[in-house]
Amino acid sequence: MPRTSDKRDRLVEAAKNLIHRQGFHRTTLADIADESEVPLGNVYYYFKTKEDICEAVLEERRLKLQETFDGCCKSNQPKQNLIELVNKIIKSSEKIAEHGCIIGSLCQELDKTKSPLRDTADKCIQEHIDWASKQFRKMGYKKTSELGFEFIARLEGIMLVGHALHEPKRIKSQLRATCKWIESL
Amino acid sequence: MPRTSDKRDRLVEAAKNLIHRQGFHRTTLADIADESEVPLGNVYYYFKTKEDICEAVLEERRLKLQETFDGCCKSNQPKQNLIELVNKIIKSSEKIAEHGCIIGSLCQELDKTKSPLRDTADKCIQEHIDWASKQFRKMGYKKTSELGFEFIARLEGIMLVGHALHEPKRIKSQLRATCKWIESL
DNA sequence: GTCTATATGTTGATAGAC
DNA sequence: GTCTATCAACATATAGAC
Repeated sequence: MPRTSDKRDRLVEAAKNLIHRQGFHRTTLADIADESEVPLGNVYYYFKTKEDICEAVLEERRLKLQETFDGCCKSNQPKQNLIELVNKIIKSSEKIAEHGCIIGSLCQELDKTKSPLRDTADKCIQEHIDWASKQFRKMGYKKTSELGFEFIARLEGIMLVGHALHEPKRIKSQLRATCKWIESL
Repeated sequence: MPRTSDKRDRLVEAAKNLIHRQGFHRTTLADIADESEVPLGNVYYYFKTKEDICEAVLEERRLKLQETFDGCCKSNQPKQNLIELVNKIIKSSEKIAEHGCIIGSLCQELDKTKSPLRDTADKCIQEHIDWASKQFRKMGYKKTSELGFEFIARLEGIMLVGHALHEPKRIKSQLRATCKWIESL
């Protein structure tokens, strides 16, 4: 059961996309095997259970998220960092309108589970808030965790409702309004 | 296949609760039959498919939502109406922290589906926005649909993140902040 | 109208040949 | 290490006795 390998990578990549499009429960191992072009029986050589695949997906999501945060921290201007993050989301508006927030939609699905996956997913949200709170702290604010929560909740809400209404344009305009809110702080 | 009956009511009531707690896909007909104390084979006398049960659940949710809106429209003070709605949500903070938003979490699950149920669920969100937009219009605002979207997105975001973090207190404080925002308009 | 028994299909997971 | 064949469990749905 190797940690890295071409097939393993392909399996995780396929699972990542399928879970985003269909959700975790609606995605079958057959789907993942099919999309990654790995024979179904072979999947179990790389992952003992379906949940293990989801955990690998979440792990990648967390890493990618961390990279995104780092990419939005180059300047020492916290306000600019927050705006840069929102701008990155704006660029994905179409995909979000179609499939929802990569993290948020998975969280909501896993939250209805007793699986330990739930905690891993929720950790992504918490790290997201922590990063935002840190920016607010740099801006000299108190009650930074409240502000961090407000910021992330605002983003998640826009993505959820924008997804439900299938309106990428509305997602964009609302995210731009969020930028203005940040600027006004 | 009667429209009303004691057993049918019990089935819908059970499905309503189970779907909120477990999600639609994780809830089996056996679960619903068990909780409503209706024999499994008998379920099909009342509903032809599992999706039909979900549709009945959504129908009830919409009716209940409409009642809530009407209950928040007694006064002719739109600002007060919006605040009253938020206060009603505040009262459910514990349940929301545990299982998420009744409408939002179901929407996000069904949105990943090609089922016609998706549209029914999304209609709930749209009606929610429409009601809010109407209040903003009464307040003399232009761009009311943008404001209505912002209001609902804010509520949904708070519920989603509050659910992920299992923090009823944070849900309450954020909803109170939302009230202050409304008051400041 | 009500319910038991069961068909039918799908899914996660395994055994074992190569 | 890889893959085919298949199992066991579970889910939706139906047939048919009462």
